[in-house]
Amino acid sequence: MAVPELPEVETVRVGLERWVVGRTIAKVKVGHPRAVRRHVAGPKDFERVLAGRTIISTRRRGKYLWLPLDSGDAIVGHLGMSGQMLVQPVTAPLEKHLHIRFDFTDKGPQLRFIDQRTFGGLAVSVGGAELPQEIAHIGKDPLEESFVDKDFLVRLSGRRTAVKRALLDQTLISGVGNIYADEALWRAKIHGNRPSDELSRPAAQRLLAHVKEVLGEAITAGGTSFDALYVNVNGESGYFERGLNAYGREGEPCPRCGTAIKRSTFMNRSSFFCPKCQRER
DNA sequence: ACAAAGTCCTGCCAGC
DNA sequence: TGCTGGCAGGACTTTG
Repeated sequence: MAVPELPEVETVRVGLERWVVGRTIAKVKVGHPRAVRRHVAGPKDFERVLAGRTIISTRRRGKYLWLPLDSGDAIVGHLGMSGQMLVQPVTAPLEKHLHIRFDFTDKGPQLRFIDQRTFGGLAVSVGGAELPQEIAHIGKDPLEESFVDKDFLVRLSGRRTAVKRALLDQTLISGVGNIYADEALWRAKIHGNRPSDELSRPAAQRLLAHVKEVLGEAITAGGTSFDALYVNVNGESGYFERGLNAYGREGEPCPRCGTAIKRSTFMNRSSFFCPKCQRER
């Protein structure tokens, strides 16, 4: 599975909306303490405080999602690089990297948190049903109604850092990761190394529009692959096979101009770009 | 051994 | 002086 960014997390949220909202948690089992390391009171407290609680809805901001509870608290989670939320029959075999299991009072399918690389995790946010304070430092994501384009553009133009770094700064704009950052930059014909404060206003506006566009398309693609009722809540977006123009395509022709896509290491991760369409200066 | 790449943390610096 | 925010780099993690 690909690293989950906003579209994949949204797909997971939709799945959870379908499968766990309205259900009451009977029992929680934490198998790996690292999966609840953000829950400061510890694994046992995590298990105890959730027993008997009813999940009343699903929410998301950027790559974070949270499940408001009837208590006014919320289960807040991040999938990290490899986290999955699976809805599985009670009888299903235990997954290799299964770290948290939720049983419900209706004895229906379990909710399972699986995470190979353990960058993800869950926690209970006290009073966090509306907006967990644990994620209050995260900026709005560009698909939220309350996201204000102008605020983002003003803050972006005040940064001296590389524009790709700015896109990945979750306090500036949330939900964009390495893959969709590269895709949006390719679409906007902007090199990720360009200093944020040197982008013209029209260029910055174009970039933001492409960020929204690529995220929206990926959500649509994910939604279609998710229709079957039995499908697990696993964040497969279906977007990766078809839609990527730059990311992961080193040496392949740019779909726009035919020039070979280049790869460079930047911020300890790979960046893919067209050296002709996306000029550094 | 390297690459993958989320978030968080630390240390440094500038400005008020 | 102390607070804040920007900034860059490193830590953490597992698997093939």
